[in-house]
This record gives sequence, structure tokens and C-alpha cells, in this order.
Amino acid sequence: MTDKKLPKARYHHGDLRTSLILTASAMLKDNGVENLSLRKLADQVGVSRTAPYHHFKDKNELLCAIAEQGFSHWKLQLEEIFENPDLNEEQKLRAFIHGYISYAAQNPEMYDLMFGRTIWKQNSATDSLKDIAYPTFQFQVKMTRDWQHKGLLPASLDTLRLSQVTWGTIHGIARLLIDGIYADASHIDEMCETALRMFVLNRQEVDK
Amino acid sequence: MTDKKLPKARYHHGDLRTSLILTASAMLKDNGVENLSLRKLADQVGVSRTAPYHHFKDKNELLCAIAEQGFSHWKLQLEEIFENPDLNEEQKLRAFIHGYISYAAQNPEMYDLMFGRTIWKQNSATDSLKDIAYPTFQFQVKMTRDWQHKGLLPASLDTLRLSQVTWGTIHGIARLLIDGIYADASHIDEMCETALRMFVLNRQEVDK
DNA sequence: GTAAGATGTTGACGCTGTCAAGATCTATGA
DNA sequence: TCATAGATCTTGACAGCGTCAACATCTTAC
Repeated sequence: MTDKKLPKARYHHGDLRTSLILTASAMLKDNGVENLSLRKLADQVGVSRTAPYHHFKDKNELLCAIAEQGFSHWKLQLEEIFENPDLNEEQKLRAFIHGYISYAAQNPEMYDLMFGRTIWKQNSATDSLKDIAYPTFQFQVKMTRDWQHKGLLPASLDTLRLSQVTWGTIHGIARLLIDGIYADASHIDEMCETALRMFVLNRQEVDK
Repeated sequence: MTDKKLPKARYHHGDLRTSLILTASAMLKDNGVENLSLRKLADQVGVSRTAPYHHFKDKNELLCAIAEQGFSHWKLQLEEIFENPDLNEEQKLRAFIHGYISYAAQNPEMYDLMFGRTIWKQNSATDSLKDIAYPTFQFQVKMTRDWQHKGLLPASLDTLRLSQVTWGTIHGIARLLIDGIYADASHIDEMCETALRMFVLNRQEVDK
């Protein structure tokens, strides 16, 4: 009598774009980007396989839209640390390192999408994604400068280079973890603390 | 009269396995792992599309075999640095960092295959690959211990954690470069030097 | 109320990895 | 020497993929 699925009652979905992003994010988290296909996604949402093409030019645009969501969430988490009045500068740096790597460890597929080669390698990021990602990258430089001025990081080193190296460090640790090269996540705390020591111990010597 | 291709004269290829690895390595270097298909590879080598399956269980095994080649080459390059009698310890550390990141920058696709999630994430590395990769990983730990004993790296930090962090640092910088997040390779020298400073400056303070 | 545009549908194409079944060559041992 | 087992290579087939073209349906604006 009726259709097999109730939601199919309407010809138009209503808010397909949002549904696609949300469902795709969930599928990404569960099965990884290599198991995320537009056809399975459309099926899961309950539309035909080409319906998504009226909302995203191609698969890449969908992935960029998912990454955008990731950056929004990410940004909130960063700001929470830096606006916490109960933390001194060293505690903030520690919280940042720990928060960064924990986010990656808890959302490995999203982290890979946000900071991995799938999107960035061939310069395939959409303008919309760049608009939110680039400021995030630059925020890292700003933080580094702040910490240099406050004496936590060595002021003698070039800010841009230092921020590339410190970011490289936590990015590299995150990647070793989520790519399965160091599968053991139980060492995260110790690794974060070791990284912090390496960053901060320079201070007195360099700035004396 | 004759076949369109001379090499097709023989039914058996002769050394197909080696040919596949070599040709696949070249295709990988040129077009990246995402454009490397078994069918194009077989076509290039001049065999039918399923011929490779008599030498590799599946595509993953082929990729692992390519990565093995990469590790062999890699290992030679490392040993060259450490057996150079003209370098003192700090120069060796500098040469190691620079050599590591230069290798990645010059062989981005191979580096990604060797140290990326394609192979390692789902634990899909073959035993044969693990046999050559794991010692390479452990070699990094050994070097770190050496440099700690020689006073170049802080002896107060746990060797394993420190080696994870230092490797994470250069791995992270390499990834930022080859994934196109920092596309500008002209800063490699400065970034390496900044990383070195961060590693080494701790020395006097920690070991005094 | 009709026309335009947004949104959804089915059909089709070429690409992919991989399995099954059969063809051909090589090597082993009676 | 010669059959035969095993290694190697072939074509045929299948399901899954991203994407384009053509058509259907609903919504919105004049």
C-alpha cells in the first residue's frame, strides 16, 4: 500500500544539504574516508544516488563541507582553552598541546580530513573551507608570538619558523598516533609532557 | 602479421614481479598512490589485468612491496650519514634532520606510502614490510639514546618518549610540506635549523 | 496561474579491484 | 622421453564507484 519507507512520502527532502553533511560525518567517523561513498551516503539519507549533486559539485566539495564543520568545532575547543581565566600561560600551552592531540586521537578521521592530503595536496580546498582553515593556521602563529613575548617560548627564534616547528611537532605526534604507527594511545599524556618540556626548557637559556 | 608489441612475443614475462614493482614505483612517483591502478599498471607493463594477482595477493601487497623498496633505499641513506667519519655528533644530527626532510620532500609519494595511513592504519602491512620497517623505527630510538649519552639531547627525558617527540617533530614537518599545508619548500633549511635548535638547546640546562 | 528554477529521479558510461575458469608454458620425476 | 603438476598468463564476469545527461516533480515569484 504505502511506500516501504515513511520519509519517502515527500518528493523533496527539505534540508538535504545539512542531512548529507551530518550523515556523511557520522559515516566518516565510523568507517573512514576510504569507505565513504556518495552512493552509500545517498542511500543512507534516503535519496537517489545523484541527488547530492544538486548540493555539492562533486565528492571533493562534500568532503570540504565536512571539514568545515570540523574546523568550527575545533575552533570552539581552542577558544575555550585560551579564554579560561584560571590557567596561567604554561598551563594554557600544556592544555593546548593536550587538547590538540586528544582531539586528533578522538576524531582521527576528521583530523585526517582537516589536516591531511586528501583535501590539501592537490589544492582542492574550496574557498569556503580556506576561509575557516587559514585563520586557524594563522592562529597558531599568533599564539606562538604571544608565548614568545611572555617568555615561554624562545624569543630568539623566528616566530614563523618556530610556529611551523612546534605545530609540526604536535601534528607529527598526532599523525603517528592516528595513522597507526604508534598505535598505543596510552602514552599520550607522557608524550605531550615531553613535547612541552622540549618547547619550554629553552626559555632561560635563550632569553637570559 | 606480428603482434603489435614486440615484448608480447613470449607468453611468460620472465620477471613480472620485479617489473611490476619498478613500474609501479615510477607511476607512484609521477601520479600519486590515488592514481595508481592495477589495470593501468598491468597495461603499462604489457600484461593482462589479472596477471599481477599471480605475484601479489591484492593491491595492498603490491603497495607493501613498493614501500619495502623505499625502506631499503632509505636505510642506505641513513647509514651513509652515520658512518661518515668527518661529522661530529651535532653535525650528524643536523644531517639526519635535513636528510630526513629532504627525502620526504623529494619523494613525497613514497614517503606517504612508507609512513602514511594507507598501509599502517588498518594494520595491513605485510610481515615482509614489517621486517624492514620496524628496525628502521627502532633505529630512531637507538640514535636518540646515543645522542642522550653524548650530551646532545637531554638525558633527563625518557628515551622512548623523547624519540617519539623528536621523530614526531621531523615527521610532522615533513607531512606539512608534502601534504601541501606548507607548500613552500624554500623554507626547509630554516625549519630544519629551528628544529635542531629546539632539540639541542636543552642540553646544558638539563644535564648540568 | 503559469513560467522558471530548485530539487529529485532513472539510465548510462567508464573506471576500479577482484574472482572464476580456462590456456599456455616450465619443471619434475618415472 | 614424456606425462603431468604447478606456475604463470589469459578472457569473462561482477559489483562498486563517481559522474554526466535527460527527464520528473515540487516550489516560488511575477
